Amino acid sequence: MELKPTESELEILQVIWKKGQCTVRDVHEELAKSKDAGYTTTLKLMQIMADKGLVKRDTNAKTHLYTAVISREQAQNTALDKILDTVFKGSTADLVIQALGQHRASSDEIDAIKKYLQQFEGKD
Amino acid sequence: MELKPTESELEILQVIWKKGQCTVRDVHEELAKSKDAGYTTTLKLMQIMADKGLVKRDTNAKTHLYTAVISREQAQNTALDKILDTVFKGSTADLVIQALGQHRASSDEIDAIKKYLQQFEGKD
DNA sequence: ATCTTTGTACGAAGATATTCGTAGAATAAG
DNA sequence: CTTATTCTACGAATATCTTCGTACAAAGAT
Repeated sequence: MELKPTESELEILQVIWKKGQCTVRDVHEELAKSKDAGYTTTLKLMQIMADKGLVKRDTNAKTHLYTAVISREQAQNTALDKILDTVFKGSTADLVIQALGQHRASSDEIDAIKKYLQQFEGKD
Repeated sequence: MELKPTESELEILQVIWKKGQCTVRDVHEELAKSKDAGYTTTLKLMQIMADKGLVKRDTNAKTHLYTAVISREQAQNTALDKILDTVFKGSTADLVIQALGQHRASSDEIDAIKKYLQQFEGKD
């Protein structure tokens, strides 16, 4: 089972993750804010995603309802695996440091990360 | 200037980043270890990359020499930006924590990260 | 000098992703 | 009932990425 969403599929998943169960129109109108694509384009993509198993579709009513099958976390891990492999030589530390260095995390974020790291205290 | 390498282009860049200046044959033989594609496929891709400005090509000798124009760091940041935007809702902290949680860093890596974080001490 | 190897150039096929038009069913409005 | 709106289905045109075959020039080997 291949679970790697394409670029456009990811845009759609973002909307579904954010809003939960969605109709095609829900997704399309959200996308329309930043992009302009035809309604049937979104429809087609969502149908393809249903075929691929990226989303589940409830076809009971006339207007179908879509929900995400793969979670944001899964997509995050897939994405991380990919870039670890392709640009970070597999080094999680490099990735983390690059992420922190380049994308200035807020103090709160830094704190959260420090806190998280404490669970590794005394393991070395 | 669009600097987002495709999947295959990244495989090639990985070799060039690792080895430095490369001929098509250098790259091809490295790729051949894990993959099997024809020599001319690699050639064509590298020619395209030269057109796009991803690599620079020295055509003085019969056998051309290629060097990376975009650095691994640039590619890392491009990749991070992209996944931050598409799956991490822009949250660097989420990304870091997910990366650490899922991809078990070694003690050395954890130490490196802690050390890195110390530079933010006293900023809050 | 001829044959073989090694290289680049390039067109085009194949694969995959994206976009949209049109058709027709179901519902809502007049 | 008739017309307009809203929806799904689906084929097909585009676009982009990947792969490879063929042509031909340069260099090396016999």
